[in-house]
Amino acid sequence: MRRHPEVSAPTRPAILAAARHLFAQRGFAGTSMREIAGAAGVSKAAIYHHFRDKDRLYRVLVDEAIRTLTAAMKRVLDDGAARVQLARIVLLHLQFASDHADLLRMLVLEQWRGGEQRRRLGGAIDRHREEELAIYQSVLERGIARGEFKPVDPNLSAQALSAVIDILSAGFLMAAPPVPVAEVAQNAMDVLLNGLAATPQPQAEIARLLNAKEKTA
Amino acid sequence: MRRHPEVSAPTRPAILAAARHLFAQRGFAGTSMREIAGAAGVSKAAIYHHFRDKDRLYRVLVDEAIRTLTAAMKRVLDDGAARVQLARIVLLHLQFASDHADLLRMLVLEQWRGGEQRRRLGGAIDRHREEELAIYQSVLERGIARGEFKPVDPNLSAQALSAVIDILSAGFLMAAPPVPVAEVAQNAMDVLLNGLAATPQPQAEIARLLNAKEKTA
DNA sequence: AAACCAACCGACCGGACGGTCGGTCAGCCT
DNA sequence: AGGCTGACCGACCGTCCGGTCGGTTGGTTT
Repeated sequence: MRRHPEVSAPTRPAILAAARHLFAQRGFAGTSMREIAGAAGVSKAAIYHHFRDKDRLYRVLVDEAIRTLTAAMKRVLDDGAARVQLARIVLLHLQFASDHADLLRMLVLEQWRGGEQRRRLGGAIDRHREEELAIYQSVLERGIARGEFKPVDPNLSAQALSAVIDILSAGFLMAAPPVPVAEVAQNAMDVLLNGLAATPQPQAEIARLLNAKEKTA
Repeated sequence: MRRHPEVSAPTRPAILAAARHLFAQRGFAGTSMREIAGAAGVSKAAIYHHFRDKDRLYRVLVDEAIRTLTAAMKRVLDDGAARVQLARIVLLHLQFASDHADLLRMLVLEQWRGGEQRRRLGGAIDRHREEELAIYQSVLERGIARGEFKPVDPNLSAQALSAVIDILSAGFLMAAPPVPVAEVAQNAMDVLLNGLAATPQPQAEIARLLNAKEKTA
């Protein structure tokens, strides 16, 4: 047993929780091992007893985030309508964001790091990203094949989709006045499925809009 | 004059350029003043001659990014159709992303920092964010008022909109195989305006989709 | 009871950090 | 000619970083 048998805080989980929060808040480089140790209520050496080094600790957390999220996502895919899959993905992400805000924030922060360091610790992120995009793409393709969705470009739309969901999820769910999940989901699905336009805009019209004035530089 | 009158690299701009790139690549905490000095080809003291401290240097760059972007955005608003405004905003952001990738990356990275440090250096970010959202919202409201857009929630949709545009812009425009701006813009506008669904999905149906299975935790 | 071990701590290390300081030197002003 | 100033450098400062090391302690094994 432990010297002080505090049932409430076994060391390893305490370290992970503190690190998760601090990494999410200040980023990898901005968080020191001392701070983590302090927040976890243990000595710095205790961290090194449980984790080889800072990179390893970080990677464990990133892996945790990835596993948790992808596991939930894969549970969504074996169903009929693509619209249902889409709705579930949106909901899942929003729920995930409010339940595991720190994990998601770490994931997004990590995505935005320079490629050089992104590869150094855990190229797992890139694999996860590809996996996620593949899922979106497959849902889109499925929807198109089943005639539920229009024949948009599945690749490009998957990226846009992941963008909406990522930021919808993490970005402003942790904003000062928290927005109710259901409301956000409803709105997002409405725009996603039905679009903004009151009347359908043909491709030619869209092209015309974009070419109207190109002098943006 | 300078001791070595190198016309090609006046010191201050060289410092700014180096810092811009490194901050965008490695983040604020992950970038050292020595690295910046090295990349700019000057001594560290030269940086402190031009900028009070690290925070100040960073803030100058963030302000530059904000000014550049918002100035361009405001040039877009005085026109008729909301669809045109929307198209221009999308295009503008995509162009901005490919022209000033580092600036945009800094902006996004900064947005994701913990509130504590976000306020410490340049609460300007939050003001910028609000400004940007206000612009989106006003475009949406205008479109709704003119009957171009359906009566979606302007507030929620503005946030989703900014998400798409942010990540569309920065996220994968700097990805390994660069996607052509025109193609991305066309796709994004199509989904935005017309939505994914092959046939219109009434609100009740969307609500049904979302409530179909809520066991996502 | 002796040996062992996981779990942890306090003290410490070399190096890198942000920042400062004294000095140098070219070009202007008088 | 001589003083002044903006621009810059090399050396340096105290601090904090990631990481190591030599204990100590309580529980388990033999």
